[in-house]
Amino acid sequence: MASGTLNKVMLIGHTGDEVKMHYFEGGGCIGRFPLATNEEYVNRTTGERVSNTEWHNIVVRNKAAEVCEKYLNKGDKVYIEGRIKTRKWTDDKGMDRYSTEIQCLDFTFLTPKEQSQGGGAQPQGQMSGVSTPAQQQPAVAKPSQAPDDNDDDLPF
Amino acid sequence: MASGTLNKVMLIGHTGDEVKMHYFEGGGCIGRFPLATNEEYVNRTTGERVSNTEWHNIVVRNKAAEVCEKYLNKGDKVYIEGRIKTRKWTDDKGMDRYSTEIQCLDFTFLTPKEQSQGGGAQPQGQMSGVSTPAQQQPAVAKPSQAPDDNDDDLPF
Amino acid sequence: MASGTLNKVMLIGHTGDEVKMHYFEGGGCIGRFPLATNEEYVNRTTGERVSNTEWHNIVVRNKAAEVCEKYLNKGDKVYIEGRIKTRKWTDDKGMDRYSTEIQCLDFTFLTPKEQSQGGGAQPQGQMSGVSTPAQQQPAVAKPSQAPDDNDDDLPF
Amino acid sequence: MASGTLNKVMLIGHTGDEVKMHYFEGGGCIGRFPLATNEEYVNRTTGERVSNTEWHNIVVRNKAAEVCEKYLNKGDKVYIEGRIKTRKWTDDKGMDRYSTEIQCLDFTFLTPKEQSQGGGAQPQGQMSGVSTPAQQQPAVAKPSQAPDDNDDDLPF
DNA sequence: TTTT
DNA sequence: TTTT
Repeated sequence: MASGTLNKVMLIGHTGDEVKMHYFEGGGCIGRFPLATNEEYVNRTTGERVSNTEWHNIVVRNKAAEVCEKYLNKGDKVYIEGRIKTRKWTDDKGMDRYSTEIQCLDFTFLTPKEQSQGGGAQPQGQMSGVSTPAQQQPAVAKPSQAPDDNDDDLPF
Repeated sequence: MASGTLNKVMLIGHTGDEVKMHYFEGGGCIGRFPLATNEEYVNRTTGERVSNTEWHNIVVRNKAAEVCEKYLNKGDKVYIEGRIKTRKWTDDKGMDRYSTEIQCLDFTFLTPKEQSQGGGAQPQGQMSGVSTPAQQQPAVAKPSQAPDDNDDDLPF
Repeated sequence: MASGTLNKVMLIGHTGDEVKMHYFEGGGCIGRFPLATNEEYVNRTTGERVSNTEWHNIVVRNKAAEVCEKYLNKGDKVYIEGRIKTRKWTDDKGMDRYSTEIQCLDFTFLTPKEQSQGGGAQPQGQMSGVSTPAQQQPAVAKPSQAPDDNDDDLPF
Repeated sequence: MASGTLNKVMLIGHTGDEVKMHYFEGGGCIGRFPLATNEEYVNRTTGERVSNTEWHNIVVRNKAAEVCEKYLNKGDKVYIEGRIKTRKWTDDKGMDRYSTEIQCLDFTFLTPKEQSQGGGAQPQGQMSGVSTPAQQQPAVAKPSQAPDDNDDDLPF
């Protein structure tokens, strides 16, 4: 009866602000930031060029949130994969209100770090060495999904 | 400067109601219907099974809307591809309100038509023949994206 | 320098055979099965209906492989998410050969279990109870990605 | 009976060569180019960093092919959406051979044009004006899917 | 090789 | 064959 469903979002856009962190008592945390996607098209009747910006509320958790806070700067281009979640809340008049956000489950930075307009948080001009932040910058999140060793030498 | 962005949603879920149509003066139309996706997981601390339903507002246009209205029945499983769009409106108190919907650009019916719980609109037990609705049921929308003839015999 | 890339495949199709398992000495395993996707279109010049089947070689690992072997039957419809991998091998004439497969990282069964044409492996008519295989049948793989408890009550 | 299937590929990678065009007698054309995606992970047993490159054969048609040829330069980053197609051919020994390619149905350039290492074909330092190639550079292909006018003012 |  |  309850065979599967899918709730997947894939975005490429530019961040509109820094990642805002919230820390929980239990040790967890979430980060939030806005992401802009753009569409451009020509109005068929008037012939004029129209440009639309869509803003998405991105929510990312725990370790991934910390990576985003550390390396994502305002204006950076990023690929976000996640799911849609609409949360219901009550405003100060007691009215039901809804807010839709994208729960980020995977991401990839698309702005080369030397171009990222990082402030203090951004690693820039750091010393060399295996473990410098520059080399630690994750191109792809969710490393736990990385293949294991016997990836390439399967005899089948 | 304005290199590309992406705004893509892919859903597999069950429709929660019939498709509601709206017709415009110019000849266009849109259809709307709710789509449910489910997630189930075990709460790590309490160990209890949690089941969550997410409702998505699907909007589909013109020809595709008419196909959905004709063949999609309440409860059917369907694959929806589209983009996220949040529309702003003003409520009767003059407050800004936001409503997020999925603009459907492609879809695929996943419920075999003999299982679809169609009412009058659903083709069921109809006579045979090349052009019966049952055989017309489109498995995939957006036929304009179908490959053209020289698809398979490329000498390269 | 090494900013991110993406290699993602999403398929909905029917399995063409049972899952074939291979077990490794270290305790790991992989399962393999063919998956068919279809496209239909009308040849614009001749007007005839063309139907094409594409076969994909699905490879799934470890725990997920065992779940597929247990619950996926020939002919079942399934959603597969993964990445493309082309493996190079040498045939008995010493020629380089290439074989492309889909490494499955997530999946969702789309055939309701009561319709699955399972043989001995398929749970059918089993006794009731919280832990019967029927209820254990996973609608969605990769449970580790499930949200944790504080999912819905974020005060932000 | 023939309810739907899905065959979708989404890639972000770097082009490994220029777009090679082939023109047909009927007026159509296709372009081909290799696209590299990378995965990096740490081998759990040895602890060493492993870097893998996957090469994809991209095939794009007609108008979209011409746009790619004109604006895509070797090394550019691009988002590609399409479907998997494995073509069968016979080698000079009469053996069956298979070649898998990605039929591109949509794309988005991710390298800002001022950074693209274009040769003669790349518009660089051109004069201003509404119709200069720089402004014509399409960030997103498949403009036919663009929304029409009554996109934002739906009274529903 | 094969699914619907 | 090749990209970063």
